[in-house]
Amino acid sequence: MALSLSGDDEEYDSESEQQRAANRPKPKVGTSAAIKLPSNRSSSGARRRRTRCRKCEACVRTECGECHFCKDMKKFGGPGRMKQSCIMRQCIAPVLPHTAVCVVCKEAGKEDTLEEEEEKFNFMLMECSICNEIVHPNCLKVNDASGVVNDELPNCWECPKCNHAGKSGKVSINMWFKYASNLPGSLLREQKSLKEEGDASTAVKRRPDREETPRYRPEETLHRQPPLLSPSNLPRPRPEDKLRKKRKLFDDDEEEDLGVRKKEKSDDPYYSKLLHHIKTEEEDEDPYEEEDEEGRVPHFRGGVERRGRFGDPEDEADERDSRSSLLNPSVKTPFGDSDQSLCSSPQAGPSSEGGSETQEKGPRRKARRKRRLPNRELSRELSKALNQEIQKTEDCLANENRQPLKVEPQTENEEPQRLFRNELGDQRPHLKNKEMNGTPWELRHFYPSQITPLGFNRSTPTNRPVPPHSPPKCVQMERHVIRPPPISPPPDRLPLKDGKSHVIQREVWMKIFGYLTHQELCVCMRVCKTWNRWCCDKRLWTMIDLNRCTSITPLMLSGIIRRQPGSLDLSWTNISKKQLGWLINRLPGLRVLKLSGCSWAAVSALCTSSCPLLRTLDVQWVEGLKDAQMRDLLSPPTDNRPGQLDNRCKLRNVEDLRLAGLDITDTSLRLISRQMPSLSMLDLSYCNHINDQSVNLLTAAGTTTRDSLTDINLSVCNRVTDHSLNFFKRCGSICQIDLRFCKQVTRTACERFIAEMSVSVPFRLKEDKLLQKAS
DNA sequence: GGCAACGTAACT
DNA sequence: AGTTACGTTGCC
Repeated sequence: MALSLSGDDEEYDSESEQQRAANRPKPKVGTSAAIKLPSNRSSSGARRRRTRCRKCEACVRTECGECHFCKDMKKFGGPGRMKQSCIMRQCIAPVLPHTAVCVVCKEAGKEDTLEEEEEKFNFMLMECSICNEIVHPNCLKVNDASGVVNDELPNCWECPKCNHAGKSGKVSINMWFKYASNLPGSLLREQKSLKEEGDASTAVKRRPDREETPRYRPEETLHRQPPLLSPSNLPRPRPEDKLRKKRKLFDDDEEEDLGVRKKEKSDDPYYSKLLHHIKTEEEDEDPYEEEDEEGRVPHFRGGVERRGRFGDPEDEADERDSRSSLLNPSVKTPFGDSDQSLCSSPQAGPSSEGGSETQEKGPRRKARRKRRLPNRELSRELSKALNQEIQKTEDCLANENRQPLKVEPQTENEEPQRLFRNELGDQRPHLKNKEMNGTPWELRHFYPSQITPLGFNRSTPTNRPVPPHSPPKCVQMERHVIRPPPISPPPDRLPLKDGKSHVIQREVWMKIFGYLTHQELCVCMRVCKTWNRWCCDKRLWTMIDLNRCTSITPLMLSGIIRRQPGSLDLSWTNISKKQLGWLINRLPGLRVLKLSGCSWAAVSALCTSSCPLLRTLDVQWVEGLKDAQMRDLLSPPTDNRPGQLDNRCKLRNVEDLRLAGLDITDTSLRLISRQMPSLSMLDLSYCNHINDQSVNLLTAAGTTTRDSLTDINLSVCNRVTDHSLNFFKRCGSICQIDLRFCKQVTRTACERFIAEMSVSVPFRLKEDKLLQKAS
């Protein structure tokens, strides 16, 4: 029952030339040619089509009915031409078809008949990702069967022949991108980016100023800090080297990355000591695990190895975690770990029914596992995330305005991005020489200390990272699924080597973890599967800060989704519209979103999404965000599907809006005053078009802002004069008025305001022209 | 490089 | 026989 190997591949070529219809792809060269290659072809065979595992969360889901591919389906009223599966149903672990047989013995996989793990491996079908041959490892007559098992894809390896021949598996790797690597958070990309980031340790050295901030940092406190910028906070240009690190996110050249990674893997004596006796859940030690083929020690975990279905899932995550932390200490999120989905999902299965975990241990002895494609990690994480996330998202979106997965292609919004794409060293030449909001670019970036009123919940303007050439493949992402979390809850106690459980309960650990920084958490995530899961608890990640993270990768996105933060800081990143839209739709509980310094092209994703719970929106210094864009932001969701009748302002629940540095005028303020009834804190600093009339609008009778505003920042608004203070007297709830560095506001006027208000509300001058309610 | 389209493998 | 959807193609 061999795969239908019609053997007509040769015919195809000739035939295809003749039969090709105009504007149509060659009829048969593609898959069929590939698939129909005789299976006895000794090498360079065609890769076999894989099929659904039917077990993974994606496979068992129903079609979303909303994605691009669903809409194409006849059942959803489409033409049915695309013939693609629902993007929410992209199989996590596609398996070899049942018809697949060993190229040598012509028999199917026989692992089910065996007990012994190693034997299972020897008798299961393995498809070489390079030559595409499918064999039973046992049927190979190679003594040193040093095939390299691909942990991410069931029944996939680099066969000993290819491995010995030193062939590159890249082509094959790319081929199954579709299965795993395109998933948000793909390690392939991450590695790439890491590579491009350069050596992590170097990066750390390069950026000593990026101190990690303590976790559980009360975000609100932070952004409410007084507007004093320490010298270290002064905006500064990024180091040239960083600027060069625009990533090509999706290159597949990961080998070197691995090399880098391996070098980076530090043997942290502290942690290994601390953890040396902690047993991982699933497995025993594997001496082979300790070294990769180059004899390098994979990472510090030493004996603390575990393996999931396709091997040790955590470690790569961890590596990534540590890496991302190392690379960007300010990033308190590992994101690396994030994707545990591919194979770790309890059900997501390696192909041949039962191959799963067993597949691992056996193979490993014979075929050393080399972490060529750590996507498995991603997948596993995704798997975890999916259940919760999708469910939540869907539940939430069901009640709100649900967006189709596919974000509409950018149109006019693309333009700004393109502008960024033309340079290496200087990311935004157009900005350099251009004024933004009337403030010279230089001024925005190099504030003389005397006139640096910034602060007060303001992200320091800095060079905006260059968006990736083409925004990271969110479209591709759409084809992939954030996989659901495993069904089994995390264990309550840590399993130890001796079979017992650690005395400390999970919740106690959680409290301890609560004292760790995100960076430290990432280290902990390397310890074992249990810790990995525990450390991903969203309570530990209520705020994820990617501020100034040069490149937002799919891996990060999946990591974010997995953690479901309430607060997300993407300021001064190169996040794209698609990425942001994708994120927002999957973070239904998001309360704080910081996008300062991002491009409008990206921020415009908010126009098509609904963030019902969003309380804080920071869009300061968003280039291109003017009145027209504000209108788009504040108008009802552009979701015209049936049932989407909510025509309320998308940001209606926002209480804290940060618009510093924008070229907005009264037009926007009028909208704000009407559409944002909950607005309490408004940052309009550095808005040079704001004037007394603007304040008048905000505080006019009949507006909601009049009563809701408690805190307004008008610092460095040079058109605001003393007169504005009179308007503020109408505000019933006002507690703080920041008029610092407003040239036309006098201290005398402030004192007069205090005097006049003293009857009802005592105010004081906290600083020059910074009025604060006294009590 | 992204995407629509399609042949046909794989499955029901 | 009918349906689903993988993997490839060529156009843009």
